[in-house]
Amino acid sequence: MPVGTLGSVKGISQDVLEELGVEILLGNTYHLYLRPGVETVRKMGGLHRFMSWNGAILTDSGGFQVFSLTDLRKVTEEGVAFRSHLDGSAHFLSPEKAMEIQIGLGADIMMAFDECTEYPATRERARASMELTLRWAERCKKYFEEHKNEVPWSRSQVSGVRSEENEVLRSAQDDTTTKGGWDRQTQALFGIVQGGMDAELRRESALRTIDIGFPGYAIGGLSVGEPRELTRDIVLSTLEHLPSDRPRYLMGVGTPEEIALYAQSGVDMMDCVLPTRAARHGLLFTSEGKVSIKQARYAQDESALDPACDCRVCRRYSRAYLRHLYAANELLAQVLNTMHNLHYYLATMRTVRAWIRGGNQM
RNA sequence: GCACAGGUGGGUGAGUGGUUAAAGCCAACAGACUGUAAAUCUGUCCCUCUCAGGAGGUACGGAGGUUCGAAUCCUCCCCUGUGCA
Repeated sequence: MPVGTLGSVKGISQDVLEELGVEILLGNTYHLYLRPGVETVRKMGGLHRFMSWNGAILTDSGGFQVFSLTDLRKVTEEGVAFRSHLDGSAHFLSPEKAMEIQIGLGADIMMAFDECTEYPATRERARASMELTLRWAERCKKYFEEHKNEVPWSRSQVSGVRSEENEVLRSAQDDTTTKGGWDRQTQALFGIVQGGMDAELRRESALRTIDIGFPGYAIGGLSVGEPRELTRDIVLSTLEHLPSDRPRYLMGVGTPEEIALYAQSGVDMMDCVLPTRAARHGLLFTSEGKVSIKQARYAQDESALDPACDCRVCRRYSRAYLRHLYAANELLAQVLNTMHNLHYYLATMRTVRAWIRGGNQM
């Protein structure tokens, strides 16, 4: 899932995303709540219509901002008091509020409001944080159950571009009978597993989140500065405790190598700002490894960015030109770089899917 | 020709006797980036030596001078801009 925090994947338009084969985007509760505000989005017919996106949308709950805006917030049992990073104004996000906003935005998948535990954290701190996330998860589900018919759009208005490749989402969508199943006319609420870097806490968090019952489960609290091997260990051990017949969503990961590994390991969904942010910063992912296009060595390099890539950028432009665009601070650099990186990520996922469909598994 | 103003490191531009190898910005070069406060951030950026801490050498138009000490003060010269002839 490319990340489109503010209702836009930076540097790239919706029609190009569709052309790239993007089926689902991530948006953000906190940011869209601050600007343009839920009421505006609701009045515009929900986030899909507002941003003219025919695919699916998952909204993050604002839980990550609890982690990243550390200087601007205060966490209590009730919720999180924020100061807006835009104008310093005071706001309060609670599980109920996060649900209300996400219902208003009308995303296909909404995330429970969690606390993304910082790293490093003591076991006690990780447990307390996990317990808070569990209590919040119950509140989220309760609020959602009571208000889930308030979504501002009906699914039939959205002409899906979902392809048959999106089997996991589809199966979840059709699953309306089991515990935590979602009505296809409404939205799905996913729970989030926390537990820091402790395998035992992760297990407990997973089991208790499953007890609450959701149509999909996310592994949160990773990619927060810990060593990558630790991320891998925690992901793999947590995965074992999550039902394989529900989407398993690993939040905030990762590099092309990582997403391939995790997908092969059983992760069904991932989101990451890396492809888009790195693109804007001149870091491009290719079949030959990372290419920092700003480097002087590419100044007169006529070759394609990635000879093995069939994206519009690689078919048409030279490394020399891409470097020049970057050095000259041309907007087109960001557009083209983003296009390539997203294409590369999506191509990576297509390869993994084919591999899995071929009967492989880890 | 006269009168003002000014000549600083790749560029721009601070600095008007010591704490200045010389601010800041730009350029250049390298690095970082993983549920987006990110078209962002960090480092290097006169030369030589050192693994590092650091050591040495050059340097503020030129040449002299004053001073313990000068990019900073004085003299002459060169150059640039503006105004007046």
